[in-house]
Amino acid sequence: MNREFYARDAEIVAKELLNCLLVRTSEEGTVVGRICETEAYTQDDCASHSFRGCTPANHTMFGEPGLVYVYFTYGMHYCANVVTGIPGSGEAVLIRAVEPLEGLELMLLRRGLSHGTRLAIGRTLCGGPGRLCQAFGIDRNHDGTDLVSGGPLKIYQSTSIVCDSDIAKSRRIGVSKGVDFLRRFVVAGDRYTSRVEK
DNA sequence: GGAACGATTGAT
DNA sequence: TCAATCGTTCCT
Repeated sequence: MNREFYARDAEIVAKELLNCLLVRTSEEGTVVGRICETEAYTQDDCASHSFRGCTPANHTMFGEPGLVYVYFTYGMHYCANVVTGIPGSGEAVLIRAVEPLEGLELMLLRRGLSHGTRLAIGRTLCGGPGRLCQAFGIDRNHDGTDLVSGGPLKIYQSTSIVCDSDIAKSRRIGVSKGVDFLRRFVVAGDRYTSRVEK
């Protein structure tokens, strides 16, 4: 995916990221997942980290489109975003869930789940932004890394683009402000989303 | 310097 | 439904 793909409105990118492949390489191995749930955040949105301007913690969000913005929350979880829009616009797409495709052993190991746990291959492995980051070994060291110019994280175009009628929109999860915006996008009926859409 | 608060998760 | 857990932000 080139930089022009990311240099568009967060809502557009959030929808087009559905069914794209998220790939994480490391010395431990490679893990791949199919993105099935995203959320859009813009600077004029009171629920967005960028709403109150650029700070040391969120400055990646104001950088080049195609950068990875990783934040730490609730004292124990990381969440990964893709920066979108023109540089400085302060918008991003939160990647909330993927279908685990490759490197399941490594994901289970990183998540602290036993190998035999068949149940873990459902939404509990990568369904949710914190779980996804843990399974993919993503932390604050990845904040500011570039998806476009090479690095441990990459996103590849899906073979099957999700048509608009197959995208379900809903309220975003876990936000206390901007609750009425329909800026959460999931592949309709997908089994691997963080929860069933309302 | 201190307090309040999370774009969450897992256990009860 | 609720505790865990700590960096960031904002107020004094």
